[in-house]
Amino acid sequence: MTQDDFLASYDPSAFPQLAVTVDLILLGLRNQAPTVLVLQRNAQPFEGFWALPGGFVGERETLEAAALRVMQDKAGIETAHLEQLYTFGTPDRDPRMRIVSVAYLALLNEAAFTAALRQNKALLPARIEAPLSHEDAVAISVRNEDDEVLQLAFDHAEILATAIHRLRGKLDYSPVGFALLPEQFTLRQLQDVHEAISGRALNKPAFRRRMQDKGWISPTGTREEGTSFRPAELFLFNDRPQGD
Amino acid sequence: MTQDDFLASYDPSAFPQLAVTVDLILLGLRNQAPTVLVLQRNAQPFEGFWALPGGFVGERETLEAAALRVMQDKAGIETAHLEQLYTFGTPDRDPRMRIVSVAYLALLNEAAFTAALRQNKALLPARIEAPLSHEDAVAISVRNEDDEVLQLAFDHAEILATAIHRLRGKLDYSPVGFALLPEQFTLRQLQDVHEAISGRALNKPAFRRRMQDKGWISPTGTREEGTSFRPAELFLFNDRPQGD
DNA sequence: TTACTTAAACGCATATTGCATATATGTCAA
DNA sequence: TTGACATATATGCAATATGCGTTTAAGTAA
Repeated sequence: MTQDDFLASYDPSAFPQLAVTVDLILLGLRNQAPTVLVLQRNAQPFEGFWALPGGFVGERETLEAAALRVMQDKAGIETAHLEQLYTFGTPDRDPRMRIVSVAYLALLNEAAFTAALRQNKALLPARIEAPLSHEDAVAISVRNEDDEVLQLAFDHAEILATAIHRLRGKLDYSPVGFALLPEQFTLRQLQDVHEAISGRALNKPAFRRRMQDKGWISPTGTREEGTSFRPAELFLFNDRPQGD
Repeated sequence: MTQDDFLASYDPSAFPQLAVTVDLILLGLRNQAPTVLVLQRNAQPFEGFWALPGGFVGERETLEAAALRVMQDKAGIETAHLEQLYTFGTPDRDPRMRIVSVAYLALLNEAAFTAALRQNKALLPARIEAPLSHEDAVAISVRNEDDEVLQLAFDHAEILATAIHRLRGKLDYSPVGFALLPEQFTLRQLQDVHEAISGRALNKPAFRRRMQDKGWISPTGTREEGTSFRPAELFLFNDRPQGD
């Protein structure tokens, strides 16, 4: 904006009621199902409801640094694929005060996912039920291990729906799928990830060819272990694919 | 976030130095080149530099409403394709105070574009030079009609680069291209838009087939007028394609 | 050694894309 | 009225990508 506008509308006393936070979608896979880590609220508003972990953005902190800090403090996760998702700013999304929240999507591999559960017992893994149809599908729901629906606080259902939508959209033209896998993985594991996120079955030979043709993966020459049948070859993610 | 965290970190006196704004990328086409509308700053900081129009988010205003308001006030544009782009929050992006800015991408058709120029004489159309290579290309530059490079204020070059990157990514799987065209258009015009945004030439019959097969367009049965050669058929954008 | 299970390779029909060429349809000037 | 011209639109075909069933390979376990 121009300086004029700034001076015209700059009034420190107009700001105190507005805060900026980050909310985190900590996403991993559990039994081949997309799963988000949530916390139960123990006070009003939305007491008893489940919420995405979040926190205020520090005075001298970048948005991404705030997201990283929250991820480390609340889940003990040091590194993960972290990307800004969308910013939610409806005036009444939090009844206490005006809060603008920048949502970040964190993709956890199995190690990070279990580490988070071990470090913070309050975190609950919630299976995400995302119907194929509705494009912006707020028809999303999350369930605990007993298959009971969990009520999400604030606009967190909308945030989660946005996350799944984004992830589905990026799946076949960007290598986000690898963020949910360990460093070495089999093609079957990679396909499971894609099927879990997209919510539909994929053709095996075709999937395999696509991944190879995109140049995203390299064979390691080693095989998985501990199977009672023919073990599959392990692959590595190629760090230098086409961007994004 | 949880109520605990809220109470623990809630301190009104900690907020006054933070504000939330929206910045607008008003994007249209001029001589088949992607063009952004910018304003010249007449005060420090970045005096003489060029900036994207923006404004503070009102106390009881959604982010999108703020973007719409700025679009109407600063450019006299009532309707345009408006979508949230990304949120920029580096602490020092504005030297005066901490400002978190939610960038919105507004796609203008020719009517809206010229209306904006007529309504606000301070708005300058700046041609965008976006190299193909660099993915996140901050190697972007904008030039005035005399082909002189315009220095952009704040982090607005980065914002603009993000906008072009997003637009290129969405071009072939989402119908954003139509937002830059009048209601009725020829296939040649549509192809020009795609070529201008993507920055590369496209094959004509293949492009034509793709658009038809995607079900995005319908023939009107009428033809363009005023050409000195065979006029092309006019098409309409189908409002109910596959979403986003 | 053989049954069993899954991995990986193969073959082929179909759909998509790139590209060159041919045909159609308007304007305009002689 | 006619033919040159410029562009739109249609067609044909090779190359590539995709979907999918079938076959072969490679391990475990009885």
